[in-house]
Amino acid sequence: MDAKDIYKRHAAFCQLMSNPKRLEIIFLIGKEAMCVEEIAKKMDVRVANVSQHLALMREKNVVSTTREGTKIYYKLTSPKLLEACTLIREIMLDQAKEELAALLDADSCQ
Amino acid sequence: MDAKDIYKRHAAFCQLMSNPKRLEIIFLIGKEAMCVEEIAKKMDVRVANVSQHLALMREKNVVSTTREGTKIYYKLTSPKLLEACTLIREIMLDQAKEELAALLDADSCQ
DNA sequence: AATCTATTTGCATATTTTCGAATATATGAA
DNA sequence: TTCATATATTCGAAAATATGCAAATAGATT
Repeated sequence: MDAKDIYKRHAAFCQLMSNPKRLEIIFLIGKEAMCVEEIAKKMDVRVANVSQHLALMREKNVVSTTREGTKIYYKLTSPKLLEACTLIREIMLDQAKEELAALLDADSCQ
Repeated sequence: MDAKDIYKRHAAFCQLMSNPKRLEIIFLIGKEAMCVEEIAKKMDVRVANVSQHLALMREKNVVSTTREGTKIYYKLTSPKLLEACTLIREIMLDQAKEELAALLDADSCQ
């Protein structure tokens, strides 16, 4: 294994999380499995598009499926993935909050 | 703020982490500030290229700089960012370990 | 001015994202 | 069984983004 392989692997995983729609999907199916149409409806995005994003995540073992009749339910393969996404989301929320506070501060100095 | 803005922001941050060179930079300057040339040398990558990656991270407030003479030192703006990267890295290492174990297991069954 | 360090520009290439249309797969009705 | 329907995936093409290089430029120091 090349010394830089771990960075490549890490990057490949982050690449999956680097799309707003995929993130929305991750948080949607993080708690309970959901079928493609349901995901598409909640997100207001075309089924084909959701399916394409799910295919990418399936390839990389980030989501797994179970079939029930004509429907295919997707869920995250590991709770750790949700944990990681949640941690980053919190950093983002904190950051947004700080920015807002900075704005308000600047405002009060006028 | 659009309800999906948080996903966009989250995705933009992950996008920064979705490149092996940028990740290597993040871990290099996570502990102590380092100048561009030094980073380039450690990574065995052209200075111009490192500078380009740093510019992206500067724009998004992921790194900050201090000048010392002709040198410009870069460091992460927040320890939380390193924390997040470290968490994901650990997930990646665990995963790699599991894959290796699975391979060895399969081997012993022959 | 000459040098060291870093950034930017202009370009070529590669990758990602999305779409509409076509295709596949399972179910239930006739 | 065969057909129609519901659900999901794949294909081919267009547009948008990302990446990396060499060369040019900028800024600080001696």
